[in-house]
Amino acid sequence: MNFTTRHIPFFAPDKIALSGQVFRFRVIDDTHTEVVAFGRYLQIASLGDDRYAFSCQEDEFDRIWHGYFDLSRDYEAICDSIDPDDTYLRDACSFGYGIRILKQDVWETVISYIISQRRSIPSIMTSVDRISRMYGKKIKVPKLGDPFVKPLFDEYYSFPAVDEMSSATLADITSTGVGYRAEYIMCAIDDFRSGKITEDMLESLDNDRLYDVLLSMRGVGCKVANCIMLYGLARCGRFPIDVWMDRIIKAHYSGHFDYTKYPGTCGIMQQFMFYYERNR
DNA sequence: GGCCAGGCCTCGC
DNA sequence: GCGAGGCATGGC
Repeated sequence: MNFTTRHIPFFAPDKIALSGQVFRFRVIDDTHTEVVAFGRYLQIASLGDDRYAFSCQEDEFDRIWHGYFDLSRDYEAICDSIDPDDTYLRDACSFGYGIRILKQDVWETVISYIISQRRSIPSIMTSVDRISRMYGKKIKVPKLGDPFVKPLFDEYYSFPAVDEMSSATLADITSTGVGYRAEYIMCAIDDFRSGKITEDMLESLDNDRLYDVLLSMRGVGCKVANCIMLYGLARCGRFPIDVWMDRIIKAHYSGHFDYTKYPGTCGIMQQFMFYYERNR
């Protein structure tokens, strides 16, 4: 069996799985997590002392997963940059020690966050899995011996590419339990299939223009657009405000959090706050 | 069985 | 420009 080991400071896969930014990343047990992304299954085993084993070969790790886990970014330095007087954010950061912002597939992020509006995280995960099962390809799970464990499920499916979803009907999409958002998903498929919007275009646009393009999509408002930018396009200077963040800002910042203090990293701060409020 | 969910769209002002 | 109401389904 081939696997890859790395020493990675500031890396807590279990917290990432529970951070609400990703819907196909699950905790298996105290020292194992698994994720499906980019048409692959990856299991992570924690070996202690910041050492981790990944169920993939070295070149795949460097090519796919290094960027996905945002391993080139210095999160310690980001935590150190927090205003010393902001005790809530400092506490949130130490509580969320090891959470990184994943750079997820753009299309998957678009659809996932369109689904996410006004739904609980478990139910978002269910719909994303149903869509994958319906339109994605079956994934070959690598043979897993020590230090890995048995995967949670028997079968895994990739999240479908735009092409794979292009034959979808409104009734199909509705059958995945997404409710009234099915119409938004159909529009998104059309936007991408027609070439009106492409992943390359989104990657190349500056923040302001990217935001406008995303807002032009049906079913995408300011919160979802910011989530797509943060989690799908690594625009870590975006600051999505949902009902949880709204609560936090009211309770701890008297209704106003000045995220411009952290240009380029406030999205990461947001993730710490969100995770802290939901999990402490 | 009832309540709420990582909001957005439409309408009325 | 802004606030209120309505919204399909799933999970607890």
